[in-house]
Amino acid sequence: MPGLDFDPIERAGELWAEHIGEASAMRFATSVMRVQQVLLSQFDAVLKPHDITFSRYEVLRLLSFSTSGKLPLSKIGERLMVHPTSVTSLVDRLAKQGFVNREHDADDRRRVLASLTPTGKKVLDAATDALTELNFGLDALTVEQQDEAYELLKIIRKANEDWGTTEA
Amino acid sequence: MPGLDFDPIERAGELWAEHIGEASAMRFATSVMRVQQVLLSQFDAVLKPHDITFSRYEVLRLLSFSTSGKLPLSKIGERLMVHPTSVTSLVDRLAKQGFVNREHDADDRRRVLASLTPTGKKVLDAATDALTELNFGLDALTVEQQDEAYELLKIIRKANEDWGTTEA
DNA sequence: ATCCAATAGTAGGACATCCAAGTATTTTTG
DNA sequence: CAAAAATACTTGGATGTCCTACTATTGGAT
Repeated sequence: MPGLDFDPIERAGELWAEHIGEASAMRFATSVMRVQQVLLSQFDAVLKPHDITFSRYEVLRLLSFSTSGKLPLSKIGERLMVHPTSVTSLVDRLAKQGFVNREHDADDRRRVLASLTPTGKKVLDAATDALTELNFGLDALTVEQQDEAYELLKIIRKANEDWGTTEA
Repeated sequence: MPGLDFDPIERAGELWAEHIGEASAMRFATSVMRVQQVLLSQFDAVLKPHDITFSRYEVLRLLSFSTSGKLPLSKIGERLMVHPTSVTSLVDRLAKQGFVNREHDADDRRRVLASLTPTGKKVLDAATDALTELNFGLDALTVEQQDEAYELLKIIRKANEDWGTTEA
């Protein structure tokens, strides 16, 4: 039987420690990857009845939070930390679904502004309810633990520029 | 100017708190997504000269940790928490690159066993050195913070079955 | 004023991921 | 023992992501 007789994640940490001495970084990085997989999988499953993925949900959510109701695609990509081509793809799909409108910015005709349609707003609200009911799959953690983990992750995000872009 | 005048991530948390009361879960989930994006982006950049992605690196690493040196594809998918079709795709690419061998299991001809080639082992070691030098992009966190975050994330993974599969 | 650089978005291609469906093999069951 | 169920993997299709151009528009520099 070629089955594994150990936990490879823990074991990997040990091997790293023996050979390199960077067990904690490796363990942590691997954990982030796995938790992201778990969460994203849950989110997409919950959102599937609403015909959106978590990526597209994030676009809708971002639009709903903007004061003017409209955002240029570049801002969306900046906020969600995704490539400009990904934003084009996401907004295209959302537009085809009738969840967002696309219009050229009169002040800068290079720009394309996306905004929620009434239908998109309804989908967003329903999707948000679904995610809230799921509690984002985080019942295993207390609110205090969630906040604690959030603060730790925030340090990494800060160290990687995912933060101070509020000026633009 | 359609620019944002607030931090949408923090602001999102506030709105959630006002309307729903689940700010911590939403904030945490969003943070996990962003940190994963940041880390994965760094990893792939560092691994690019070695002609592998982080996904393929994880396959190589897993194989190197197995006692027999061989793992059926199903075990790989189970450990890395990816779909069987993803494993097929990854191992196919690694095989084309000459980094892994594929062979049918004599005991159970449904199974396909993957194992590292000498070349694959070299690539794995070089890639590991590169990731170690990067310190997994986690210089912003102390070792204690990394361990602390790891323990919190572990709770989520445990609650989602990414753990007790050691029996198989 | 006019060329040139920077910016915004899009098109095409590669990779990874999932799902649904299909094949092959093994195990279970009646 | 034969049919049904379970398991292991692959194929084809859809999404999302990134990268490398490429177009259009704007802003700066001489």
